[in-house]
Amino acid sequence: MTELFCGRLGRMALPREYTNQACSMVRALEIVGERWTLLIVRDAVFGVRRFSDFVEHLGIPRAVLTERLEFLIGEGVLKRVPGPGKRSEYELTAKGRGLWPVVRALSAWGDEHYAPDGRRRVFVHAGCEGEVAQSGACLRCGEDVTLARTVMTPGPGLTPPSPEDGQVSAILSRPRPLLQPVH
Amino acid sequence: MTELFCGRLGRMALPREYTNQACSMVRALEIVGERWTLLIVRDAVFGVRRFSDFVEHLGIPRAVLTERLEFLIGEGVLKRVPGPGKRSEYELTAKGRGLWPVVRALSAWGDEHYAPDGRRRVFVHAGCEGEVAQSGACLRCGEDVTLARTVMTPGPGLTPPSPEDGQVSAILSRPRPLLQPVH
DNA sequence: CTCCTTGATTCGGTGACCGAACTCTTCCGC
DNA sequence: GCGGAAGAGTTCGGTCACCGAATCAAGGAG
Repeated sequence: MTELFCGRLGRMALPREYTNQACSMVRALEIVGERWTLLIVRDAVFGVRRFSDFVEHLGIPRAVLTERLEFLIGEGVLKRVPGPGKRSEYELTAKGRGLWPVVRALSAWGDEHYAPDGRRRVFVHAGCEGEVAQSGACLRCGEDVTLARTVMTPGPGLTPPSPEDGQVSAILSRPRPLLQPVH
Repeated sequence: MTELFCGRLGRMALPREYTNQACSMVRALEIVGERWTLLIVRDAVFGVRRFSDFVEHLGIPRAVLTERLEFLIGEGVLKRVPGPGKRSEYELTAKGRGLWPVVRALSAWGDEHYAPDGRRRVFVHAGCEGEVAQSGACLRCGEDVTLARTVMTPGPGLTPPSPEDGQVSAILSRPRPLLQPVH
């Protein structure tokens, strides 16, 4: 719950109805602008795939999580894949992975203005070891780093999670490649 | 109202309370994650500065706009500046301008997945005339384009606003430098 | 002085969100 | 096979933010 207990976000509902035209940001916000949605996407990028892991890590009400997952699957952002047993797991589609720049930009802005002890997470180009800038380019080799080649590492401003924050928080406080399932 | 009538977004509330720690994206969403907030920032980037222009262009309830503006001023994202007469105008601070990558990333994602007739807006490097990529770099000269040197131009997918959409929509459907006041 | 515009504030109604309890299925150890 | 535990949701009452229309106050124009 660590990451989540941080803050209660608020509300945001669905559009359902809209008239003829739209600027593209409105369309994007209709999909990912609701409360929790971008946090779900972020967790999915970090490798969270199971219902209970989202609940544990985000502290999101289960009913809301159910609705968000269904909606994101319907919009083609997530894909339901069979897990162990008859369980479902949730995986980002290519469209969903396309939201990575949004997540990165928001995190960078938050780090810049709300991390007094320094950045909480630093993203690194796998292999090259260069740092990934907000623009998505590697500061060392200049290459545009794909999501799969990005490694998340804790920064100086990341408070170590306490045990009661749950197992997912603990796993995500250690360096790990993005998209790699936590389980 | 054009841009807005597009869709009803939904709800999103404030955090007010939060415990000790937070990942940076949660902190960022506590500021700009509520309904309307990012649209207000986007409009401010496009040069909207007056209360009534936000209302006209976004279709946001006035009470909600009042609350959002106060909140954003309190957070240092917007700054109240005296306008003509005793009117107030609202202007982005440096911190607020730092949200431009977020707005650009969201718009780009929306354009990519929800603009069947092509992108709705294209951003161009002033002077150089090169197109600004999602990463913020100019595709022609490679330079990282600042907000003030970016010109917004309508793309092929932008539906021309009808007269009843209001004056602000009309102004914003023509090429113009970002941050330049619409009035 | 009066009307109009601008910048809000007020208010009733609605609906999404919260969280705790509950259900149902599957997995695991013996 | 049986009991318990864990996973994946579902249900439900209460609260609170949002919606939209009406209203208010102050400055400017005529």
